[in-house]
Amino acid sequence: MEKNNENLSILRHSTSHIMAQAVKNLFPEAKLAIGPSIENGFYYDFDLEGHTFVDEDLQKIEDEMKKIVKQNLYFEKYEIENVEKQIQKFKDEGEIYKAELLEEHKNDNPTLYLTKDKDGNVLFDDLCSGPHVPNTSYIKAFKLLNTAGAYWRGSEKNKMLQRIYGTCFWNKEDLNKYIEFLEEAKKRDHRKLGTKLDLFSIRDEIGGGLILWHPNLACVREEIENYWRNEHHKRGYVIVNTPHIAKSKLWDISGHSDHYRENMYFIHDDEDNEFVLKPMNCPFHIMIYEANRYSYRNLPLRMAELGTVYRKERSGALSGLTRVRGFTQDDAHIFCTLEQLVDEINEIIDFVDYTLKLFNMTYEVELSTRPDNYTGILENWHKAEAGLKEALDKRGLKYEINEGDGAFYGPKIDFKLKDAIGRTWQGATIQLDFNLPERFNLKYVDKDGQMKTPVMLHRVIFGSMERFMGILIEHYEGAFPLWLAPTQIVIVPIATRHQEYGQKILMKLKNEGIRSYMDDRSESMSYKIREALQDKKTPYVIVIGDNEVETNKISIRKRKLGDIGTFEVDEFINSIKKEIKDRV
RNA sequence: GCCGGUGUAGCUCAAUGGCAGAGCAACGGUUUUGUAAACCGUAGGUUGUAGGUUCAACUCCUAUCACCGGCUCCA
Repeated sequence: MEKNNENLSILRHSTSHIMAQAVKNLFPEAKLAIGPSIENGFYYDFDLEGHTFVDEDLQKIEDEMKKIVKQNLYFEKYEIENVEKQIQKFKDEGEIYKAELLEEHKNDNPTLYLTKDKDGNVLFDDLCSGPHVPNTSYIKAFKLLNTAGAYWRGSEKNKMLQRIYGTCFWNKEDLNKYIEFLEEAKKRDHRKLGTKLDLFSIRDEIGGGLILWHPNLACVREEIENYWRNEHHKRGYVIVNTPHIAKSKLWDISGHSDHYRENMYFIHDDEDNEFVLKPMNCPFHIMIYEANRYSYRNLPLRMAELGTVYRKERSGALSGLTRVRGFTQDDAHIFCTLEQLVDEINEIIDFVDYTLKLFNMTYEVELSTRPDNYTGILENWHKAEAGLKEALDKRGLKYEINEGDGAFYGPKIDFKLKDAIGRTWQGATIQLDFNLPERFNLKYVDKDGQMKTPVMLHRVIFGSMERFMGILIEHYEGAFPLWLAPTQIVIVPIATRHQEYGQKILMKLKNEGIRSYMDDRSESMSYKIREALQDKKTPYVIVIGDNEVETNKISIRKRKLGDIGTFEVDEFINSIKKEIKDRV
């Protein structure tokens, strides 16, 4: 078998079998569930009463696996001839999960994979469609990583099993590289950098998932919001503001009271009125639409808002900035005719692509289509899905289709971003909505004088400011490019006598709106440079001493590049201004 | 919400039933520096919270909250 990337998942799957065998050797009462390969490794789920796997167990299991591998066993496919007999055998052995799986796949020509020694003795068998590596000599570089709880068949109604995650590579070198990558990724974690760079905090006294934006991160956000506003104006949007709460009646009309109730926060006043802290901005934008009469000439109407919403997420779901309870969506709703749909979708895709490229971010696209419980007219769904596909194809974007994974109110395109350790998060999304315009009875006057219902698009570019910022921090490892950097330049005077000149430079920078300060503490120059560049990740440091004061120049040190020489003050400021303007 | 882990100074971490400690940061002083950590000193704590066991609890037990890794959820 060739040791390439395609076969790597086969290797990992085989390794999960060896792990299961090892677990059965050490814990014979463990029941096997499933054990597939996954993106960066594999896992196997076990049902084991009376014992919880701990880290020491992982070491023991790993050692047992090594013993098994050394026996030089081979994998052999076995066609199940008598399925009923095999199901009974699983049941007799207590392997109820395997019995359940086989029951389901009884008509799919089910197979077992046997792990045999050279004398042909079967040491382990597992219900499995394969394929596998020929023998255990391929399994050389593996490591068990961690344990976790996981529901049988992924349903929280079922029993929670114990999952062991591991990974395997063709050789030790690749394995070590991967482990190193995991270590490095931990350093990029936005939660660690959030503390280190004084970006944000979350307090018990306030509550989980509620973010305090410290000045540094608020500064980054301000720059991004400025970009966002400008770009919206350029692209023909109107920007609005709406309240944070609304009477529950609004959410009854929108249907959120039914569909989204468990995620909503309710507020009651003294006069027995019930309000809801908004989990969405859409109904408010619809209300603004309703304030006027629109004709086909006015459409599309593109309405945007940086709208802060609150959603009651389950406690276990929260995570740093990427999954929170209060967040600001860079939300927009586009009201248009069915004919305008493809152009509008195209324009949004362009907006997303343009914006993410600005940050050098890569993304994956997913198209989710009509679910079983859809609302609206089937013909419109077909048109809409075709429209979304057309728009994606037109741009030549690669995308995956998730059949039936759309919202009940319309199909959608999602843009997925990856964090430091490769977890994907939903960023931008474009969602069609056939439902809300109907529920709120929205109308426009068409060419023929008839009242018609517009189509509505929900879309976000960043997703939420919080999540995007979390991913952005990891993307840049906290070293923001100049235009975003909270502090752009630190001036380091070598001795006290250079502070006067430093002050002059500082005033010039400040006049140009460059975020900067002079470090006039009684510390060594090296210390200040180290702190500015390494600890605070400042893009530029200006060093001034006798030479600079004498020649009326400044010495520049650039993050990562080091000392880049001396410059005329104006020359440097101009190049900095250009760099900021170009957002590089 | 579920399974498991963790919670000690602003930050990173020690202290396994017997006097809560270190480094960094902060503050005071000395030093006036030529490109990624100068030196001396000072202060900083209800060990997440609430109970319990014990002569004695950061340490053991119970509850609870938060965070971390997953699962589920994210119309």
